[in-house]
Amino acid sequence: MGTSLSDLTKATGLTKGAIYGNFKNKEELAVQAFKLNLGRVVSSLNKELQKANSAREKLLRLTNYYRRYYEFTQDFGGCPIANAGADTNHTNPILFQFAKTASKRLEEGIQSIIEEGIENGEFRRRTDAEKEARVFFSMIEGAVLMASIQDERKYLTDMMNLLDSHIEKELNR
Amino acid sequence: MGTSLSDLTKATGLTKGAIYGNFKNKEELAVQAFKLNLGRVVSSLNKELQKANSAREKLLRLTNYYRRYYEFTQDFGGCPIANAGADTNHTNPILFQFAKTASKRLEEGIQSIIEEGIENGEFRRRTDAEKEARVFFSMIEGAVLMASIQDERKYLTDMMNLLDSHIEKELNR
DNA sequence: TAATTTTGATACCGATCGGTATATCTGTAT
DNA sequence: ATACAGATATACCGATCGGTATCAAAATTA
Repeated sequence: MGTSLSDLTKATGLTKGAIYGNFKNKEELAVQAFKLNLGRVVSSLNKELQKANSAREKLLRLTNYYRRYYEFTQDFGGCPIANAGADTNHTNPILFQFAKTASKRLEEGIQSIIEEGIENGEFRRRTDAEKEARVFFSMIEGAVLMASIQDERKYLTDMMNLLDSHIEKELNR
Repeated sequence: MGTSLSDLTKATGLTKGAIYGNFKNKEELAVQAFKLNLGRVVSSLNKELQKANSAREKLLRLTNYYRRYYEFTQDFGGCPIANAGADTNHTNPILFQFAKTASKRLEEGIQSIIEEGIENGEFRRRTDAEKEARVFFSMIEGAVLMASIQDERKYLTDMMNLLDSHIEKELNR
């Protein structure tokens, strides 16, 4: 909503005709831009996670990924989920719904890793994977949000250090 | 930016004349609205903190405050800091600066409580108060953001439970 | 090469934007 | 009752909004 069509034509060098030949309207363009940026995040994250040989290593690679998240997302305007989630809560309901769903999916991805770790004996049996994933992801997004507000990377690095020690102390058995 | 003047006249019942008789322009109105909402949060939070007799109790009252934050802020449209912080990053620089400053001030408030706890022997001497406050506040804001995106209170309650146990385990000596 | 389809550029539309000048109203003090 | 002051309502401004119809230019196919 905060980006006008003249902003878009200036930034892209395209004309309105070119834009409306490829997108139904501005809202759909916003959704496609969101999907593009989200895809960049998710695919590069998955590439990292696939290198891991255990649930514990997956979580550590996850936190390590977010340590570099500040630089990574600066190229394309910050975290798509944090942006669309807070940014468009009442101004672009369709985009907000996509962000909400994507956010949930990432959280469920973390939950799956934790469940995998419980099943193969890496993590404690009594761990509440759902609750653990919920706070885990909230901590990540909180650090992402604060790093972008204060424009300081240490919000991310400090949080990831905390999460790492949380993995070793609270999850590992 | 996402709220037009006709939105404002509809919502308030006032006319443009009434609005521009009291505010210089829309941007200044947004800043005043932010300050009003932030003041509501800060004053009711301070009222809670003043009841405490120790640094530890202050932190526990802080987490308890945020347990009820979801209902509390729904009356006036969510957390002013999370909103203005993510919402207006590039659309309203003046408001964003206020949010950034307010956010820092809250974080420093937490830092002061931790430092107070270290000095009077409640918390461990080797605690890095600045770093501790940074992650503490990030965790709170992350839970606030996620609760608003997913529209579920448990992001707040689960995070506050975690913070409480963190206070007992990591800070208390 | 000719015909056809796809893509981009231009000009324009009505609607709405934030903002202002002016008139009208309301309350207070004299 | 009158005068004045502060606040609100009304009407209007130029600029910009998102979106579209039309036309030209490529690109593709035959």
